[in-house]
Amino acid sequence: MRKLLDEVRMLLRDAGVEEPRLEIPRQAGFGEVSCTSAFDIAKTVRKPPQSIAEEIASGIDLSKARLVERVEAVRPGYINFWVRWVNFAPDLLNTVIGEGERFCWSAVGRGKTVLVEHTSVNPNKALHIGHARNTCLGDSIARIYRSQGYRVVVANYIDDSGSQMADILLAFTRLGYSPEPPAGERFDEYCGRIYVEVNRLIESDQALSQEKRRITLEIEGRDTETFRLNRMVAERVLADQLKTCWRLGARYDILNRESDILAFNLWDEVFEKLKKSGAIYVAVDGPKKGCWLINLSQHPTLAREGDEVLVKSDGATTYVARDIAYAAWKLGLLTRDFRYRVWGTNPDGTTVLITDYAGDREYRIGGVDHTVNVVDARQRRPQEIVRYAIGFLGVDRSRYHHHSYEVVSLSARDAEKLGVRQVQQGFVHMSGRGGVFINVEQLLTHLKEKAVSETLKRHPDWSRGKVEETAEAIAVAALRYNLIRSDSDKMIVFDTEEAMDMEGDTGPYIQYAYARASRILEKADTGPRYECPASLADEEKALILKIAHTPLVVEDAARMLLVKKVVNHAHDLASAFNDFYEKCPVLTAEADVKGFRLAIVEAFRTALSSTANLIGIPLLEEM
RNA sequence: GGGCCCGUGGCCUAGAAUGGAUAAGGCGGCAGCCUCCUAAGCUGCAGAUCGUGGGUUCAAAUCCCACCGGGCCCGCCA
Repeated sequence: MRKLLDEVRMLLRDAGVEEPRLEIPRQAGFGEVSCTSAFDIAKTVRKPPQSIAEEIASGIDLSKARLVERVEAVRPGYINFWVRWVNFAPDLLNTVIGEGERFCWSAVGRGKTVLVEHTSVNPNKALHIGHARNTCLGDSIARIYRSQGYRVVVANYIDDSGSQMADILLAFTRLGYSPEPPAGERFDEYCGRIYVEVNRLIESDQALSQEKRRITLEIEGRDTETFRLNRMVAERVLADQLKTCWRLGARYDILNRESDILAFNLWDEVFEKLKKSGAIYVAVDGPKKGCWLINLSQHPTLAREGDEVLVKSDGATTYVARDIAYAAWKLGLLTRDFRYRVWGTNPDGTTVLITDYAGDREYRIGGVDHTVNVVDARQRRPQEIVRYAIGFLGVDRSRYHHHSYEVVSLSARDAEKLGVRQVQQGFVHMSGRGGVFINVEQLLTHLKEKAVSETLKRHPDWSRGKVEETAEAIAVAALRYNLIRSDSDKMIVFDTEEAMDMEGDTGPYIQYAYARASRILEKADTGPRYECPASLADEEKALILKIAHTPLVVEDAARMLLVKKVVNHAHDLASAFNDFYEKCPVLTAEADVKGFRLAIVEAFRTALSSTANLIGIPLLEEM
């Protein structure tokens, strides 16, 4: 496709257009590439765009063209180019199939490191679908960066020092809860349940509330029994959470604990630098007397909301302060570093490390070029403060990127099922503390059950193992697709019934197209041929073009960090393939047509699998 | 009160970062297509003043302004 665009540009330049503006027509019938430069030129030269377009078009010398067959000036002033399929199609199919899994890879990120932080769920509960949106988005971003040649470090921030941990500890130490969950309940789900129950108790019990505050303080002291118990609980919950994340297809390099940001004393160094920069000051009077605050008066939007406390009057750091220190560490501004120990192994065989004061491993990220924080939109303000603050440490703020996304809420129907009354609008916000959420594991199990029964309908002869394996992939595809297909800035109103859909604009639709293509290739008794038949069906052309656009879409998506673009393109590819499948029989076609169509099918599989890989949609040879 | 985000057929979503040619899918509804590579598919029909009003432009769903509706954020919490 790039070759085609280059050729069109070359033709236009030779015809006198300095900087041709090209676009790919949305609708068929306007050629394969279109130029809108006549509109630009019409602004300076006082002539109608149409006549300019006609002049340019007639000045184009097609004798030098290899991939372009025809040029035409059309209605308001477009210059449309039609492809010479005999040359274009074989070139393209050859390239795609030749590149194989490297199709859509790029080297733009070579030599650069980017740290992607995602998931970051408090280690006191199981993942709900809002967390899953974060994980699927973040994992896709990591995959996309990797495809562009970046070295990618995936981090998961473990906030193990908050008061939300105290609820669980309170249950174990004072309320008689067993540290072991009942048979059949996972530890993370068990803690999530305790979290809800304890919060209900605390609401009506002052003494318990006091007790909780005491435990919160005890967690901070590193040598206490409470501290050790807290670590144990957090690590056990984390182990379960990661199982869910792995199930979703995510992987991690490092698990960074908030308690270790304190232990390794990352803040002190940043504190000194901030003082020197003059960005922070100590309040000498007023309600915040004795606190260190960051001066936001020069910030374009935050200035009107007042300055932010970084160090409380008792000397303790706030959450934002620790986040600034952490960001400084990521960007290589500190001499101090974490130590790690081995936590476990990702499904892909790579090692996961966790911060540990007594750890024996080092993991030098060496100051990454770029850091991406996948954090929900409610944290825009604190994230912006962090970004603003690191600017005072001599860092280009663009290196710190908060990848914001809107929350997932529940449909009125789902909320009512969970016992929420008086649903006013069409949705209800989830709440871990309130027990209003949909658990990822349970949802996946539910999806898998449906996929099992659908698979059994189609393949009654399959072994149980094969059915299970297939159904698991379908369940994951359905969920991931659902959570990343739309814009990050839009709230998802989740509805279980809708999410169970496996037809239409869904993950399984993409898997199905892939499976169909795989079956054709499996049954073929001859190989692909690249010679283009004399005439091509519209469906063949449309599919070839979609395949051709793939690297351009991925490049765009990577540059703008828009995961949904890749998702939508995967759907477009699958849809174009299904049209082709319907109208263009492969195996029963004449020998030359058959060979060519086999090449199309093979190229389609390459294109679809590379896009699906970028968004973590597992594919199946059969389903 | 201030700031940020969203607003596209009954419902969900794409199309916005380069303004361009008949606004594209899905769900739901109706009507069809399996002696033919898996019907988790395909085709057709019905259904849209692209929140409203201005503005910029030869051209606006897309850019600018105002307003309306919805969400979020503004703690010595994390």
